[in-house]
Amino acid sequence: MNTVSQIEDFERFKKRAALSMEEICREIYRENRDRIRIKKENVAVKNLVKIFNATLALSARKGFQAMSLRELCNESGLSMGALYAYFIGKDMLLDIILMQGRRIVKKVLEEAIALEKTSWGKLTCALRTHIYLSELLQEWFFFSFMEAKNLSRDRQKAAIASELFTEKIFLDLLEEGNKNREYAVVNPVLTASIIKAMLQDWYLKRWKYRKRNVSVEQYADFVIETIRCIIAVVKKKNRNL
Amino acid sequence: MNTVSQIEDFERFKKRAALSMEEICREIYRENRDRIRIKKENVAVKNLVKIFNATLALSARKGFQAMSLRELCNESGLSMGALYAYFIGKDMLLDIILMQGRRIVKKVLEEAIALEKTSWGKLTCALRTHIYLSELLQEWFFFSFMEAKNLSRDRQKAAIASELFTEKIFLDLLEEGNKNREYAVVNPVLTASIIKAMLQDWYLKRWKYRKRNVSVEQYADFVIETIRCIIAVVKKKNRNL
DNA sequence: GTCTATACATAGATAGAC
DNA sequence: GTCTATCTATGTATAGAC
Repeated sequence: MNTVSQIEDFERFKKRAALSMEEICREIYRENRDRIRIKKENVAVKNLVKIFNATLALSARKGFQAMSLRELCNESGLSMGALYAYFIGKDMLLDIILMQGRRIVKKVLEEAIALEKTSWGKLTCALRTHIYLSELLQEWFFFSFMEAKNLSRDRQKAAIASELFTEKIFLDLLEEGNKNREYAVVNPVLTASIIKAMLQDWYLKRWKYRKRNVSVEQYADFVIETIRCIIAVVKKKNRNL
Repeated sequence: MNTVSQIEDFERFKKRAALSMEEICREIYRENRDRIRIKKENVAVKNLVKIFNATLALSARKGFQAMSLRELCNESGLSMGALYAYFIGKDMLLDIILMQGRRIVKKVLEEAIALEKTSWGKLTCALRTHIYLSELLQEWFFFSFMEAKNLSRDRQKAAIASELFTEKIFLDLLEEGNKNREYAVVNPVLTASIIKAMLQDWYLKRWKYRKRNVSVEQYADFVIETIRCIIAVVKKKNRNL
């Protein structure tokens, strides 16, 4: 199992990913041109950056629902009237943030895995990429998790689909590796579940790891090593799980 | 490592714990007698059950902040005026729910561990007890996690202290077992963190496990087996984590 | 103890001046 | 494109009848 190709530090990942807030907002603008009243792209992008940063910051503190649009005005520096030129309602703002995030996760993960040959290589790559990405977009990941339950039925379905999508990536890799005999996972479904749990802990408890000076590389290393233990060792133990 | 004493199924735990909503509300009433206007204990307890059930249900769907007191009236069957005889404001309602939950977790965990002799026994017991308890009080655990960020500074500190308290229990048990040479955990701090992450997954994603027919006993077994792999095996591998 | 009716503040959203 | 002023709905909270 050669994993050397995977070991990339966070800074390199950051440069390679090129996911600045401006890039993201430009993409959002182009995707939603019909619903946004502003016509000059550069003006729109500049203000969208302000709006999304302010929204993520306020929501992290008190939740999206509890954030009033007046607070959003103060934090973003725009007026009420201006805000409504960028979205037709609070719902649309929520919607855009969630959708764009999902698009990014899907794209980045799939591209990363495609470069790998072995199942173990793909698995470690997926783990590390997910953790680095959630570090880069920590506020969005946190937001996305916390607001998922407050959605309308349609959007809730989309959120659940997204949760299951990433989990499925890990499940598939576990089963693929089982077939290859690269490793032997006794219970791939539950293993994929706790993999997700470990990945989520990084962005849900960011404050904790910051306080303890745990770097993102350390956390990724630890998770990968933990998974290695589980998928390499369980096969020798009882099989009735 | 004899773990036989720990293997208790959920139904037995449930009976032993005797944590009916009524019991909990009675305790809440007694703790807050000075702040609750109702003087007849039985009347108060009966309505507190309605209020808390309604609050947990509505909050699970849309969040505590987004839940209006009018909705709470409908769901609980009480009127606005009546509600305000039980708490002096929405904040107090939030406060009571969080505090009472913490008290229960602390008490149940500590009592369970006290019965065990070995570190591994205590550890598996703590894991199983936590998972069973979070199954029994799933709505409260979910609520508590989701609302933690929406609190005033003081309450936020209390929430963080509570999060770290349970984590500390696991950390202490890991280090105790290291000293005893019952096992060897390379990185107890990070190990305790991901233990918490796995425990939280059970009540944060209850819908997922329900859909897949994973029982609470199965999940507890899986988590314990996973931890066994990590703490028994890591010691043979690289130590630079 | 519980209800209905109501006060008062703040929310989201829009109109129209600039 | 952006601002200020304002509309209407809804929120929390209270008063007073029963």
